[in-house]
Amino acid sequence: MSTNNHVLVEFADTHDGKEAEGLVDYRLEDQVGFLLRRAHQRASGIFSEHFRDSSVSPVQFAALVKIRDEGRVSQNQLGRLTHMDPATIMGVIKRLAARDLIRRYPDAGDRRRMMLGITSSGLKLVEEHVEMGRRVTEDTLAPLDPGERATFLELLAKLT
Amino acid sequence: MSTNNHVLVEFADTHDGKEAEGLVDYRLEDQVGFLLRRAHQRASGIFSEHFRDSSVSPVQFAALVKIRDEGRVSQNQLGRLTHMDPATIMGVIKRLAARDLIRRYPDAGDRRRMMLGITSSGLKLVEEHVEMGRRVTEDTLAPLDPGERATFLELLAKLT
DNA sequence: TCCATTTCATATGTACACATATGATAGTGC
DNA sequence: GCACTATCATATGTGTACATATGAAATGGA
Repeated sequence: MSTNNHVLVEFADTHDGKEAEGLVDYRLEDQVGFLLRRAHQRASGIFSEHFRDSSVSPVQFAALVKIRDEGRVSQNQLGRLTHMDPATIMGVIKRLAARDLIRRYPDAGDRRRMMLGITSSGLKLVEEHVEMGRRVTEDTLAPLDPGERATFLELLAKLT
Repeated sequence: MSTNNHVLVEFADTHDGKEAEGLVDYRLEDQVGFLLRRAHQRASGIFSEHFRDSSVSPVQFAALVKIRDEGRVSQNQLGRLTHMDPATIMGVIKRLAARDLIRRYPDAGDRRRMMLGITSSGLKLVEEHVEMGRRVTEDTLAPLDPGERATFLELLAKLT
């Protein structure tokens, strides 16, 4: 009867058979990946609102902060610190260097390496926006009360 | 003395002055956005490991599941359901249609609209992978114990 | 020392994510 | 019925994110 008559119907009947098979209940909204993607989208949106004047992206700011904290690092090192693969960090570095927020120079001891250093304007940008960075976190966590925020950050850190 | 001698030094001294200014303590690892990005990367990685055979991405699977659940939807509708903007859903739709997992057809009542329907092979893919989808969520949440998982999902849902 | 392995930067291609712009169409207020 | 506005799909450009491949250089072990 209704045994998947693919030839005659143009589209699969999306509801036929599901109940018969015991309706595999799979709600998109219950999947962590989906929720993480949404939450990350939201966090990125809040970030770019707050950083509109500086026009740096979340990962660009992350890279700048890490270079500031660590001093001079190689590209791959920075990639590991900020969790970006070599191909990704390449692009980030290139754009930051193009804006003269960082500079690249060859490593003395290892001729494969490109070392990175923050420029004074890069350092200025970081120092002027660190407070804003904290506010991004605050605003992103605003839907949670203080206790929930701590719990959430703790659990989230376990999932990285 | 060491008051930001930009002209003479090639790079800004990343540690000078920080303590003097009271060291604005901004740890990248404490920022929600950074943690969410990391967690999402990890979840995506787990997803693609589990879905290696089907070669669908997380958002492609999300789109397929939603079309299955909702029946026929327009592109923009689907975008809203899966939280993708029109430009993004365009590409996702195009790739799914190219693999004949969904089909597109003009809407009778609204000539601007493109309606979407899942094909029998798309439906087959969803039904054969729903269990795997659940396992992705399980494995992603594995570092948390059952109580923590429920708490985490509840809080995460508040941040979307 | 020599060779195999690893690491580093780089290049290319695919796929999200979003800003912005466009043209066609629909809906609305008047 | 008509202008105004909104919505729909589409196009383009920039920026992550990652797989894969490459060549140069460093490193490790026999």
